[in-house]
Amino acid sequence: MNHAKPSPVGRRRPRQSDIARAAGVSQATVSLVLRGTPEGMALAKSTRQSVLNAAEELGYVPDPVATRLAAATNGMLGLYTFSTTFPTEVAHSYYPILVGVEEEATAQGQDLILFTGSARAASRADDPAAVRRVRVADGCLFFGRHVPEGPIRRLTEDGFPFVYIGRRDEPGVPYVGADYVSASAEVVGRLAAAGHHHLRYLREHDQAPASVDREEGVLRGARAAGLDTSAMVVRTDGHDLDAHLRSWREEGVTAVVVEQTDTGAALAALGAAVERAGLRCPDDLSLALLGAPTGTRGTAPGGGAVYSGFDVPMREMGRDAVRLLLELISGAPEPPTRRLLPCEPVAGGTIAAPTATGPNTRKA
Amino acid sequence: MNHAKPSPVGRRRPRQSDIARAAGVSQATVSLVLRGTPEGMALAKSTRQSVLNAAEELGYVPDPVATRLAAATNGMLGLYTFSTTFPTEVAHSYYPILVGVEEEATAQGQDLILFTGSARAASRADDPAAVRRVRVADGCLFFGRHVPEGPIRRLTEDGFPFVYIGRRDEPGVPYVGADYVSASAEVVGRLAAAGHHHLRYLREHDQAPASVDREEGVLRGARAAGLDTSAMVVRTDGHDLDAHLRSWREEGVTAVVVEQTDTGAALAALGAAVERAGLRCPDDLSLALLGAPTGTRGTAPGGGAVYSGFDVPMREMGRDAVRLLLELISGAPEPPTRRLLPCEPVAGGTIAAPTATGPNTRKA
DNA sequence: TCAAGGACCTAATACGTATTAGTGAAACTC
DNA sequence: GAGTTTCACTAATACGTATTAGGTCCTTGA
Repeated sequence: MNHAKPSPVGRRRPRQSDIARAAGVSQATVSLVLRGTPEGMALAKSTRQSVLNAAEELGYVPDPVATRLAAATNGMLGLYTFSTTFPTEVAHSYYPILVGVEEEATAQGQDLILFTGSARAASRADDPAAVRRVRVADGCLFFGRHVPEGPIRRLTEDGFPFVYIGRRDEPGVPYVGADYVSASAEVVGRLAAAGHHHLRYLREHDQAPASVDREEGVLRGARAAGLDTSAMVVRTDGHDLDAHLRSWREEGVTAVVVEQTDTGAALAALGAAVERAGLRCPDDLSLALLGAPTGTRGTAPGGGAVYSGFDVPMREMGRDAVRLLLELISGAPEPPTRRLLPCEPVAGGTIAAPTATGPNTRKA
Repeated sequence: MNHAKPSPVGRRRPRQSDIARAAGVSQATVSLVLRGTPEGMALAKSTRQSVLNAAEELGYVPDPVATRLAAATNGMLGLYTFSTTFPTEVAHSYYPILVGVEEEATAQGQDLILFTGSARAASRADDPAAVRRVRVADGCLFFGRHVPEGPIRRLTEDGFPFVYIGRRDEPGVPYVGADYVSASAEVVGRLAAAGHHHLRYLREHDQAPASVDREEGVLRGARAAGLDTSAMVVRTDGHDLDAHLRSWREEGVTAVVVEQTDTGAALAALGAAVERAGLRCPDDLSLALLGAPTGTRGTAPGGGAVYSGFDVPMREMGRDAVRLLLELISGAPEPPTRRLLPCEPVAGGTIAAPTATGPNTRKA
């Protein structure tokens, strides 16, 4: 199809060679004028000027694709998610990340490539090509709970600049995450201070860092408050909550802590179960939510109360990730390249002192 | 920097020439096998197989940049706005467009380039390079109230596929817009049917198609209902509304129609003026809003009532625009390439029959 | 046996820019 | 005035893939 265009030269968009002809210099000179000369190389002012004039005259604009192929940069950052859906939906808890990334990219004059199509392809077949695609950009941001290690490792090996949004275990992978550990510990501390000594922590089955960190924080906070942590952590997919709730009540549990997931399913399931059990929150049971994105915090069952817990600064994570990525691209990252942002405690209305009625009074 | 890599061949990502060497064929053959042969060209099964094997072995993945440079497509669609801010903010009324575009792009396996950075650059200096940049993609979507004609015309001349989201006057420009004319006429008809015979239509000063169409619809609806349209249209920047409101009341105006703008400023200004004037809506004054994006409709001053009027199917416009763009890229657009989508009437709670109290009763 | 035709593949080139090695000329050095 | 610098620029090549115009060799048919 290339050769199908005999290119009526007047109608073609101008390239450097056109400028070169018009200014009576070589294409290389045009590139040097337009792109800037390397250290210590001189160009006559007159030459520079006539090239600039010709470029202006012809309405020249560099072709970003060619620019990129010739190993320069193209001012584009990629954004790739391993979730099946891209978080353009407002309801999606990852959405603030997108907002933050976009804000900072705009501020930095970078365009953004949303790898939505290839992400989808990758989810159907486990196609490494999909991830490899991000190389059109100068660098790429990744996020999502679950990450295929292979493609990422490959990018690392190739020296392709990227930043993960969320903490990662793999050594050497730059990331911007949230300090779930401290924040979770603080929440548990708050519960303990309110008088709760028997609590449960509800988490998902998988081993995503976001879950691991929250559990660690919960346990750390519990131990710091002198609580018994032996039966504290409960893994659930949300289907057995009614039974759980019943037994916890009998065991004297007065507070439940839940982790926020990207869909918010765990919390929703718990809320529903609490309502079914006819429990009032926080009167009969205190609840705490570990990490909703700022501003998307839901309200507790039965009342208009906002969930107590902490907020995750997703938007700021997005912004910071863009900054870090640009530093990596420019080759001089300001350390650290693995960053954890503090989370904002939220007082909310779902934590209260345990009441003296019902099984809650039982001590043991 | 290109030549700085003596390429320790093991560590470089494989290209077609590597496969060629491994399979004992030429690079061209590799391309033919991988990309598919043109009509009527044959390849030995054994050759094909060994190329495929080698490709698999080496973990080959085509370089999207080179692919694009070689004049093929790259599965990327651009999204460019002429607004100064990209509508990632939920509050932004254009936001649903972004959602729609993203949805459909994902569904069609296309990646999305948000030209946020270059858009910003363009707003600072009127840089044609910024728009030209969209050519990295196979095609591009544009939107925004105000459009520099030059760059767009240039793209048309170059035969670059693009679709405008919103109606355009320029002949030949493909677009997906909303049928503001019919929808606006319907709203005025509704007001007339409720007994309003003196109304005002508030619009902005500029001549964006979105405003022009609404005005045409308002006038058409008014004439169909036999209303006097002579003083109906009022252009305002929102600063003189208090005075306007007062005189309208004296003239017996019982209803005001406002157009929705991307920021919602006009509506907000009117709402504030109505409150300052101590008027109740719809008791003292009926209000109608022409075209908020679905689901973002605000509530009227003083009460929880939703504005009456119509909704703009922005999300669907986004989706349809992606479809149209893909048709254009494939070269066989299903006509028409200029499309208007119907708007959804919204009953709302800000239209009521004019009351018999106050100046409203005056007939003339 | 020779030409015609087909099957299968390769050489060459294009896409548009970036970069480096090098060239010719002028200016300077001693 | 031969050697050295400096200046100002160009030739050549690389980036990785797509495409087309042939080129070989092998069958066929007459």
